[in-house]
Amino acid sequence: MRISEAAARSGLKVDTIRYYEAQRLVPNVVRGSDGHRRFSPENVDWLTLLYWLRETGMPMKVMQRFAALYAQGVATIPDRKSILLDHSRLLAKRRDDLDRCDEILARKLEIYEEYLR
Amino acid sequence: MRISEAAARSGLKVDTIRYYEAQRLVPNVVRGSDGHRRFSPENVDWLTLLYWLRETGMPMKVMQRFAALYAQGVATIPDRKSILLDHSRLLAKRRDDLDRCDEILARKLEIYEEYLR
DNA sequence: TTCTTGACCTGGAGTTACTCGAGGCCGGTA
DNA sequence: TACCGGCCTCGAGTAACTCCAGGTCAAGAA
Repeated sequence: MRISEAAARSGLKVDTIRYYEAQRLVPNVVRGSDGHRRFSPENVDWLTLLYWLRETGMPMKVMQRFAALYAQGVATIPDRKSILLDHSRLLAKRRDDLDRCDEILARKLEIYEEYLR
Repeated sequence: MRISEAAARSGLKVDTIRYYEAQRLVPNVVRGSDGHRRFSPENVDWLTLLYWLRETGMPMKVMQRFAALYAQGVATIPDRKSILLDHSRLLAKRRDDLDRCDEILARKLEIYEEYLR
């Protein structure tokens, strides 16, 4: 499929996909005879994963390492696993941050209510 | 107190505090006779709030508007309240994103396990 | 057939929110 | 008196996009 459809399916923007490819985050993107990119379903799954990793705060450098491992095949699965486990710990930390911020907002809003009475 | 202590208490870095002040995000910062910034406890509370808002994804522009309202006193509390309520909805969205990403990681890790068997 | 439209291409500039480095002042200590 | 650490400003650098200019090409309208 074409880049616009890959964007619609993965959640990434067209520009971001091109940027990611330039950063070597997306292996195996082929071109049609017109020079346009063609994305396989596997490409799109990969882009979708990148979308969620980035959306939840994985830095580019880590994604680059992750992509390089992915490009090397199944032998790198243990390394990839440890990257994802690390990220999963980051998610837990983010959730704590959200909770902490929620508390602070709740306190702040309550103080506002007092002023509004 | 001095900027380093304000940084330690708020969670922001020294550089970030200076940057925020330059962006008019921090009203009423006074200077001592040495030209150095002095932060009141109220300043630090404000910085702490900024820290959490930013950490959880509030854009600078919104923080600027929020700070401008804060500088104008209690009459702006309804507007400030609505900014915080909006942000609280953003937090909910982020939490959903984390959950979604968690699911995706879990699936991915399970597939890895199959390869490792 | 010619013209327009729309999706795609590349390369490069612009944006956001910091982050760091250079160079300088000042009060306290060895 | 010489050095040190903490503060200052200004300006450049960074991460991760995001947008724009200028160009190609295929398909449909006039």
